[in-house]
Amino acid sequence: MKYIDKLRNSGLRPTKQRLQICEVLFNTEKTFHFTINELEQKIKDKIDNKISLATVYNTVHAFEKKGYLKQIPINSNQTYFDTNVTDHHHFYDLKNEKLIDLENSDVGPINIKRKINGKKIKSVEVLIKLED
Amino acid sequence: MKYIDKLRNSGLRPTKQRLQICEVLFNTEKTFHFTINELEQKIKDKIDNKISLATVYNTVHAFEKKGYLKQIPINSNQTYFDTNVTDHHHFYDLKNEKLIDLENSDVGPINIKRKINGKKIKSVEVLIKLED
DNA sequence: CACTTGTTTAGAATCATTATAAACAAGACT
DNA sequence: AGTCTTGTTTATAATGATTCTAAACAAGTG
Repeated sequence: MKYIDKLRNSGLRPTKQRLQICEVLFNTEKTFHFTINELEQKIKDKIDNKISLATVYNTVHAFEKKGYLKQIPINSNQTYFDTNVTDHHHFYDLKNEKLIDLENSDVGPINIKRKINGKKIKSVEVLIKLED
Repeated sequence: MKYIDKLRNSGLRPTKQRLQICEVLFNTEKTFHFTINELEQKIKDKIDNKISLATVYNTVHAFEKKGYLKQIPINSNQTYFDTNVTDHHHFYDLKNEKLIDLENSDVGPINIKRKINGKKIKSVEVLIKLED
């Protein structure tokens, strides 16, 4: 099926646990943000067997490495991930501590004029803080 | 003197520890980034008495609240702070886990096209991740 | 000096994350 | 099928940054 190939194509064995986590993460219309703990809760709600916390961490990191997830650079005590791996930006509502996705078209092109020797730009992300 | 007033004006008692931390943080020409552990090391190098780690945490958080420091939103196991509290952008070298300040002129104007009802933009900051 | 309140301190507690190492499962091969 | 190798899962322990605690201490006020 779709996730089996996805995993195999990136050198990850399609185990039962990984496929179930794929269902939770990717079998939705909308992308979303989550912490590991939120994901664990979602998994518990959706499936009846248990997936060890270590496996959730392993899988999320494996998926991040393969580009199926990405970390959101926010200062929080927990790490935030995003199932939207396209280049996109965020509003961060300081009052509610909530992240809001921006469409790429919501921000004009960003022109980086400075270069660092021997380094390539991997990503450009804008964080727009909002107040009342 | 200068720091005594600064502290008093924001409702913080000018204690010996806070004044010493002020010296380390603000008595320099250039602004800089640091983690709590790096700051602790710097304090150890500069002064002979010991400042408890808890005090360093307390002070940094108090200063952040008062706007003398700000947190830099990057994902790292340690929290990064910046003595440059003006709006500005960063390179983040993923390999060395080092932050590099950008001048405002290094990044072209950023056009935010979307609005959120009842919210104002407080800051717009770009994080550019670098790889080899 | 006495009093109040804010601050410092060492150490303990917390909590997210990572490491360990044994049990287990997938894929390949015969 | 069975065997082998390698990758994965798991519970648990370890790590490490940060926060909490509560007692000692210092600043400011009168």
